[in-house]
Order: sequence, then C-alpha cells, then structure tokens
Amino acid sequence: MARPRDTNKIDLIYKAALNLVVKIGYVELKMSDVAKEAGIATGTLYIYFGNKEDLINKLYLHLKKQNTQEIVSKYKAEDGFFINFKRVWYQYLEISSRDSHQMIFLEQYFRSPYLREETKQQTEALLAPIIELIVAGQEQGLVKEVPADILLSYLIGAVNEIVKVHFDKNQKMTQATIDACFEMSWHSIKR
Amino acid sequence: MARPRDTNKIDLIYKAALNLVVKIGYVELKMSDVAKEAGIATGTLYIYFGNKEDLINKLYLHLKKQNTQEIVSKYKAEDGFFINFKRVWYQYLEISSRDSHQMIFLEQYFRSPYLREETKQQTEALLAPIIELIVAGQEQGLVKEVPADILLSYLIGAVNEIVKVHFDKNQKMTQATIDACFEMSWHSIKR
DNA sequence: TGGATAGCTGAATTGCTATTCATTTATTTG
DNA sequence: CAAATAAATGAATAGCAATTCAGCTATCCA
Repeated sequence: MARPRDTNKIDLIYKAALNLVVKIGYVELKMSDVAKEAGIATGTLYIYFGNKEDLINKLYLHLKKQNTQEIVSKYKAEDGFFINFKRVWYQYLEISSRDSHQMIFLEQYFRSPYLREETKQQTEALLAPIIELIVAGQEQGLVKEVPADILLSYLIGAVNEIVKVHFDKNQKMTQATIDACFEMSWHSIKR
Repeated sequence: MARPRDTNKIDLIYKAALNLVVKIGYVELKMSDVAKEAGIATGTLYIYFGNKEDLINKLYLHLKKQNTQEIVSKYKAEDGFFINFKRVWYQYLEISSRDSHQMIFLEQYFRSPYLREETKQQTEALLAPIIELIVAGQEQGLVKEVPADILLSYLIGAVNEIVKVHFDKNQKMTQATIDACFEMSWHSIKR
C-alpha cells in the first residue's frame, strides 16, 4: 500500500482550517481555500473528513484534547491545593495567551450550533481531572461549597474573558495585572 | 404616504430572527424562513434590512441596548457602592436567566465574525455607566486596583458562564448557589 | 520492470438560498 | 373618487461553494 507522499496531511489541514476559520468564520470558510492553504487538492479534504461540519468538529476535539492535556500536566499530586491551583491557573492563561487563534476558536465554537452534541460532551469529559482538583480543595475545607462544575465554569468564563480583552485591545497585560487577576480568582473561590 | 398595514413589522422580524438563529445558527438561517416565521414575504425583509448580515447586526444592537438599559436602570446614585453592585449583579443574572435565547445569542455572537467591527464598538460603548460604577468603587478604596475594563470583563465572563451552565444542564440553580456565586464575584473584586 | 494498489487531483456538477424586481395591494390626498 | 405614492409580495434569477468522481501519480512488490 502506498504511503502519503507528504507526512501529516491531517495536521496541515487542521492548521489551515484553524487559521482560516478564526479569521473569517465558519460561513465564509471555503473548503477550497482550506485545501489551498494546506497545499492539497480540494478532493483530498474529503478523503480525511466527511464534510465541512465534520472537519470543524474533529478540529475542535483535536485542539481541545491537546490543550487540556497540557494544562492538566501541571498538576502534581504530591503538592498542596493552592500550589496546584496556581499552577493550573497560570498554565491555562499561558496556553490561552500563546495561541490566540486556538483560544478564540475553542471559546467561540463551544456552544455554537456547528458543533455536534457528541463533540460537546466529549469536550466536557476532558475536564474531569480539574473537577477532581476542586473537589479535593473543598474536602480540605479550602474552597467554597459551590457545585464544582459551576465553580469551574465561573473561573473559566472569567479567565477566557480577560484573555479575549487582552487580544481584542491588542495590548499585552502587564504581569501586575495578570497577578491581580489570579488574586481575583483565588479570592473568589477560597473559603 | 402610506403606513405599514401591520404595526411593528421590524419587531416581528427581530423576534423571528432571534428564535431561529439561536435554534439553528447563522449558517442555516434562511431569510425565507425568517420571513415565514414573521408572517411576511421574503422581499419585505429587504425593505427593512439590506441583507442577512445587516439583519443580524441590527438585531444584535437592538437587543443589547434594551438589555443594557434594563441593567443600568437599577443603579441609584444616592446609594453606596456595595448596594449598587449587588443590585446590578442580580439584575444582570435575572435578565440573562429570563430569556435564554437572547442571552445565548448576545454571548455567542459578540466576538463572532458575523458582527461588524462597528457593531462591536457600539456595544462596548453601552457599558460606560457600569465602568463608571467600578471606577467610583475604586476611588472609594473598596475595589481592587485592576483596570476597570478588565475587571468588568472578568465579572461578565464569569456570570455569563454560570448562566450558560444553568441552561445547558437544564437544572435551575438554587437560590443558595446563586447567592454563593454573588459572593464569589464580590470576593473577587473587593479590596 | 510492470502490474496492482493506495493516494491524490481539481474541473464539473449539483443543490441551495440570498437577493431582485415586476406586479399587486393599501393608503393618502386633492 | 381617482391619481399618486408607499408597502408588500413571492416567483424567478443568479451566483456561489460543497461535494463528487473519472482519471492521474506515486509507491509497492513479484
């Protein structure tokens, strides 16, 4: 059997689709443009992805997995709650800030009608380890007794929003502001 | 000059468009369906709105204005900062919870590529009174010294997110949870 | 080396819906 | 009441882009 002439066509497609969809949105995203940007023929897209909607769903899940793993990787069971919370918080901010395209896409499409229900559920499942971290904090009496999923959503919503402001206004937040935001998050959850 | 035979065609169109766009998204939204839902002919849409994109932008601004005014209306200059903050916070939650369609639409489309830059700017301008409230709190030494726009985004992001969870999981938050979330917000900003 | 196979290509097809506009209907006014 | 004007209609058009597929190319293996 023949091998792909070029390695990792799928990654090329993901990269192209991400760049384009963030810039111009799902509606204007032309499959032919994705192909061109990826340096392949339009038809080739359909070898790897059933259709446009499928491409977006797979792209979403792909990025989200990568992303979440990188965040969770900072967690170290042997350390205390505060240290871990801080690590994870800063890592989340770091990742979001590093790749604005990715962050905007993940944020924007998560409740959009373009994602299948299945994709959304798989996405939420990825958060399990972080939910556990919070529950542990609650068991130690360090964290407010708010349902963990709500508490996490609160934090994610807040942080996402400041990152978006950061990109929108195109002004890098100072370290002082970032630290102040961490304080806000910590004060909001600590008992 | 002739008057519309039916009053408020524009409101009918807004209502129809909102219902449909939340249900099926911008891509699948057919102008003919909006017309049908509004009980008018397709061509009539184009008397009031230049095109599909124009319809969405006008709808967005219309709802956002309504919405913001209703929130700001709770502010009473004669009362202290905490009281006003609490009022505005609960009012924001109340409004968001009351009409999930509206809330989802406003949240989802704000940074989407379907909105014109102009619309986004007009939207942000509406928040000015709330920014002032925060700055006043800071001047009184009650609120953390984080740039007011970032602080506000933090709060809005957080609250929007919990409201979305609320709708997603289709379980009404208890009053206790709501109050706990207010506490979180207050703790996060207070000095 | 050459036939078989897997991978790739991109022009042509197809379906779909935004938008137009000739016509009809309602309202105003002199 | 009859122009004249404004609104509304919805079938027809026009254009666009997702998807297909017949053929081409690279790679494999006997």
